[in-house]
Amino acid sequence: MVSIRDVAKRAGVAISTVSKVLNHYPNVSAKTREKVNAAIEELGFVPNSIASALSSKKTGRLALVLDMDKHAQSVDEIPMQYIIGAINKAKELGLDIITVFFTMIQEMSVDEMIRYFQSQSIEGLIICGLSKHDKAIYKLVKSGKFKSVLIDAPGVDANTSSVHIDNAKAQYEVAKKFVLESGSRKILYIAGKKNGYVSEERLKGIRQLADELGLTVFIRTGNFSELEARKLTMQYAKNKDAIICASDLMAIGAMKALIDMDIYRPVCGFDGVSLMGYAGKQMHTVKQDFSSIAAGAVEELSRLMEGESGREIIMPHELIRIKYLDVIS
Amino acid sequence: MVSIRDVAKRAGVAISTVSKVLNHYPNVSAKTREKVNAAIEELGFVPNSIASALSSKKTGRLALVLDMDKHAQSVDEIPMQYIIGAINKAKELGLDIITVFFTMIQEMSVDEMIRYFQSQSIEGLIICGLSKHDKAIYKLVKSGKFKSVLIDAPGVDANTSSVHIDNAKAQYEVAKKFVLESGSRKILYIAGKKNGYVSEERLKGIRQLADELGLTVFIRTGNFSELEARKLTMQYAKNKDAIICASDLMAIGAMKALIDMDIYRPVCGFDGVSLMGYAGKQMHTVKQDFSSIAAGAVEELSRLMEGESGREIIMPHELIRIKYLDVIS
DNA sequence: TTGTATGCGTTATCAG
DNA sequence: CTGATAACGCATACAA
Repeated sequence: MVSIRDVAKRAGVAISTVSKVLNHYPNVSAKTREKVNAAIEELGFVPNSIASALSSKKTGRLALVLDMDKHAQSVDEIPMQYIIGAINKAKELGLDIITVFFTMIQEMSVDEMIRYFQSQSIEGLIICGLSKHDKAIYKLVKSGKFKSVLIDAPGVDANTSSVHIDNAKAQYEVAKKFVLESGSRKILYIAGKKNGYVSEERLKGIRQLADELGLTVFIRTGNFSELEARKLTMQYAKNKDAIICASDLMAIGAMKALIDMDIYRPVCGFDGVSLMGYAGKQMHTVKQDFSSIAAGAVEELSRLMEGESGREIIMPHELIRIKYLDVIS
Repeated sequence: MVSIRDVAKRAGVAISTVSKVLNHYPNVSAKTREKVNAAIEELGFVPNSIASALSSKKTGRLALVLDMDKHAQSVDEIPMQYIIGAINKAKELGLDIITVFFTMIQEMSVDEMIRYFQSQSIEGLIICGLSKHDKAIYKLVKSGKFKSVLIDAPGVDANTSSVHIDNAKAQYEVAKKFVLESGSRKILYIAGKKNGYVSEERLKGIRQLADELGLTVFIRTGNFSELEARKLTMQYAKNKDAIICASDLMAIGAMKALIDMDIYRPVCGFDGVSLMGYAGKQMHTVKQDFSSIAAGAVEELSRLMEGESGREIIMPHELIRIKYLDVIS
């Protein structure tokens, strides 16, 4: 393997000079810079990131920590978009991403988690879908051992940022449009998880709308489960005008249930996943750009790693309707 | 950061001794081993994988290279399962995985790819869905610069293995069951890609069956695109008894088209993705365990990295039918 | 069985 | 602006 040393010899300069041009230091004359670059080219030199990391103590390695909800196996689209967005942005910024699933660290104590990430030489964490119940992971974040960005969870501090859409507003908006369009008054609202951050925000949105329009809203918790939403629909939909769900997956469960019950009620979802195109009816929903959200999280993390302090970032959302032919073309 | 040096001092032994117990060398007395482990415990020492990698020249880093087919955006399930299987197995074996998408390297020359992976200190590649057209990537593999495992592509040599199901046999089996059960004689077969390895294997299977049962099989290429399958179905399905597709996604496209055409024909798929549950009708298909396949690929790669030579590994498959209620529960 | 010493390929400090 | 040289934390050949 050709090293910086060989390049130095070839270019007739010192090792440290090569290092300087490699890292774009300003104090190198144009002439030596050229010589060095020529030598690099001729020798096909590739810098060794491992050695660089050891010496500089900057690994540039991030962990993308994903909660693969067992209830949502059909919507791999969301974690996949997170992965795509994060990886592409990381490449752009010269960072590395390793993907980690909650299941891999769930059984660990906080110390074990810290050790695990330290042994991986990880500098920063992007955590998707953290809930209040994941106490160990929260402690990990709060330990301050790593810079962190939380997607869809609160918790800003000196080295923690939070990235998410305005869930309350989005739920309010989509529900309002949906309700006015369908003229519904008695709503079945299937919420996400009890104590879940996004779930509670969305609940706020729906409550605000109910107050404003004087709607009757009957609330049940669906745990983001399609099956649960199906059951709740079968149980409660009959004497309601419409169903609003805190996720697309639950909306699909509700819609399929209605079809099986052979009654019609309009259904409203949340997330904008393409699976909605397969549900049989076109539905209103909120579109989140998960890929951009993850990209934003990576950028924010790199900001934190440069010493800036944590903050909250609100990403945009969009109101859409999804139909089959849009999804497949 | 506490280092091996601190541990050595604390335990009253030499650095090399600590290194030996860390790497489970046999020639360390039980007593010193204990002393060292105690010191490690007390100090909360975490080995620095970067330093270890630099010194040993073994990084234990693998790249999982995925082809995210634009035609198949609804089936993130397949790449996701690859990712999950690979990451979990890698963790088990103490290896790291970074995920790379074809789009990130597609524009590169072979040299650039080599440099890219070298700069990432990557020792081995797992490549999913390589086709004959990806010439640069094939050359990369053939360069022998990295140990590689190809999923769903041929190309075994000294440092390349291949992992896949028996596509010809699987297509033959599922089609046979499907045809006999439905009593079909005139089949529309929607194939995958021209020159695609798995596509051609599956084609072999269907041809063998056609010969054996004396079926009339009308073959068209669908490029694994749901939309394309939809079009082909609308164009050719009317005077056929049944439709067999080289992928579930195309099967769904065909089924939805039939529904819109308001005619019924049985449809057979391939892959066993849960999206099949949303297609409206229960279909026959081949179930591949993508997660196990990826896990097998990681294991095989670690074998290659230990100096063993490449080979072909055939993974099992299963014939199943998928219905909605199975998918959501 | 244990310890010593050298090197892995960089970065960074400091002197020139 | 350039060059020596000491870290970085660990592995390993070799000596004891």
